[in-house]
Amino acid sequence: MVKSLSFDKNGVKKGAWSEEEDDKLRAYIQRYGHWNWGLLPQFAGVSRSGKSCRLRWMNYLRPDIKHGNFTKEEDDLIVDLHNKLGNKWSAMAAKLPGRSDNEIKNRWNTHLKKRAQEDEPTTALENEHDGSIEPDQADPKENPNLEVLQEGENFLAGSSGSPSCSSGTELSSCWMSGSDYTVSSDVVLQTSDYESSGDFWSEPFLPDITSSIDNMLSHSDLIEGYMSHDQLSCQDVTMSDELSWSMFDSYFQYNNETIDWSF
DNA sequence: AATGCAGCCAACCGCGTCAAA
DNA sequence: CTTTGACGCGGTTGGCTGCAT
Repeated sequence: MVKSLSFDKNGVKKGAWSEEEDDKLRAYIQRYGHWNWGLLPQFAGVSRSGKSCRLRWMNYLRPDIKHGNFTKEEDDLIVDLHNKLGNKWSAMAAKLPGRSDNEIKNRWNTHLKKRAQEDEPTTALENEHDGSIEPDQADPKENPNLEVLQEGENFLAGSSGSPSCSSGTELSSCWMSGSDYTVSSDVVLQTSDYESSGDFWSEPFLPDITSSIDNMLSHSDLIEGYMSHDQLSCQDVTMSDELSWSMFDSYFQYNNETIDWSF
């Protein structure tokens, strides 16, 4: 059911997630939020790419995620939404609280596609694009489905005001904004330790960065990088409480320094 | 009991989008 | 305007599971 464990050339673990990894990731995100998926694996202490962490969280570890069988109502809704939206899995997930886009996609491909084809054999013929809606058809009067599509898109775009987010995509932003874990994009890692060797999603992992005081030095490199390159000022850091400050606290405690915040 | 096969689903991959520099 | 980084999305794959033979 899950891919066997392997490592890529950068030492990034791939394949099935262990319970320990799940625990680490869950604990970290529940405590600090996911302020940067690219860096999160290092701080959470898991040997995974940021992309893999994000996927694992969105599809499996989120506290609001539902596991188990789909109800008939959910199935019906998926079929209905697919008729209206096409393969817009994330938009469909927005309408199905507790279900990830991946789950819905799998559900459709393994169960509902066949059922839908049997129920409505003419639908596929009527719509060359498998139910999806081309932007060129963007006239609600001409295409009633578009209203639903737009509704879904509006839902996604305008949901930030609502605390109840259902899709993986939305939850991501909710965790960012709702938890106030926002980091200025000015925050750029400057130390060579953190230089990218390519696509950040598959960047090499720095092992056990949070597990020992030695590793706190790596944090300190990071912090010094922040502070010494005019990449970051206190004002720029809007991530709240524990995330940044515990990191900073630890750093300064370790170095027995006092902080001059008057810069 | 052993083997083959299809179904299922977690995870991977590549590309697109968006914002910031 | 271009480049770069961060992230999200949808398609695809790998391999486990359960059922049939």
